[in-house]
Amino acid sequence: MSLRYALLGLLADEPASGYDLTRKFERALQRYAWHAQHSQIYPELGKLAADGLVEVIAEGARGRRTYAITEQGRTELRSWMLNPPDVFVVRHEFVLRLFLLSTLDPEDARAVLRPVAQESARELATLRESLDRAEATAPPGTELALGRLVAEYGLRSFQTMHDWALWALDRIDQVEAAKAARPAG
Amino acid sequence: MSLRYALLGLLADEPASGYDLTRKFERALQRYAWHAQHSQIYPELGKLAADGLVEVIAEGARGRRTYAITEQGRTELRSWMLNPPDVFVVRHEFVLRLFLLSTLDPEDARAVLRPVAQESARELATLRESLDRAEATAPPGTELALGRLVAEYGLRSFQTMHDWALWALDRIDQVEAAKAARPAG
DNA sequence: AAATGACATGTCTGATTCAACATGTCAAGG
DNA sequence: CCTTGACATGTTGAATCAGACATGTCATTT
Repeated sequence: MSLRYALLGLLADEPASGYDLTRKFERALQRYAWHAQHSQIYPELGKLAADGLVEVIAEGARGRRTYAITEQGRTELRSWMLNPPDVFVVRHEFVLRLFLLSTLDPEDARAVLRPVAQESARELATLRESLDRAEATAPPGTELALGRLVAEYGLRSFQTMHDWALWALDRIDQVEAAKAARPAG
Repeated sequence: MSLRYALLGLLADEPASGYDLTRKFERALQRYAWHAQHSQIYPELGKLAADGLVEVIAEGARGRRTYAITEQGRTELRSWMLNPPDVFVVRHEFVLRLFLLSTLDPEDARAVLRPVAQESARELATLRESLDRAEATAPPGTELALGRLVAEYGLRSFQTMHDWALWALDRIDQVEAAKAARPAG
């Protein structure tokens, strides 16, 4: 069901084609919130249209079809946003690997953690840059879009991950050092 | 594929039955890393056994079958841990809802964020408590298990979420106040 | 002796999802 | 004119997954 709401959410912002939506998934949702391929997006758009939640508002070059959300679609989306399910579906390969870290020896654990520290730093820098750029563009005093809130969440999450990875690496070193100093244990 | 490694990872720690594994999923993995039901776990255990990555080491009361990881299973798990895929699959209904926050008006956004702030605080308290309990049990100077690292990651993640939700609520208030003070805008 | 509830393992149907296959358009460069 | 690459939309078959159904055990309480 979530894919359907992800699409409605993206279309609530502005009309878009299947291709546009696929790119939006790749740029924004894919890495943080919801993964989907175009082979899933096109059929779902069809179902959404059949259910009257979106409609085709233009057909352009190369068979391009632009979809817009309908009033009914907006109502449906809002109702989903305000009435969350009890239990959220979470599937996060990255975090799963963190959980399974305890199956490795210290050397292997370090080998897993080092790239985590590096990549989170890189991701963080990218996010920060695009946020700064957006803030520089908006005139001061301008009402901030709610989208800014999510960007901040992403920023903080990656900062947390980065700090944690460094802390974890340090921790492993400490434990090893303590063990070396007390070989009897 | 991830379910298979999640199961191998849990079995790497200690042998367990399908029922045990289902409960472990519910307690630990389900909310943070990987969601799976028993109707998926039982068949996957069968496949794992057929592939020689786990084996039945005991059959107990009520048809209970205890599985243990094999050497081959450990090798397979380690190789997956050390050779991560390029792109991680992420499906996170909760974060998806955050992304779609921008489709709501400020009043609705607040209604979504308030429970987030509350629940993250509750989750945080629970985690902190169980961590403190674990630390009190372990004699001082004891080598800390790598599992401690993940607990810390969970703790930090919920702290980040909580802080962010409060920040976001505050931000929305500020923007509204600014708008009220400047009704012409 | 019966009822209840936690324990325990499975199957089945339909929905979701993935990877691969398939087709074609249009613009720019050689 | 031909090639390349970005644009654009789909289908198909296999695998994965969810929710409901199904079955039975064992310990405790009534």
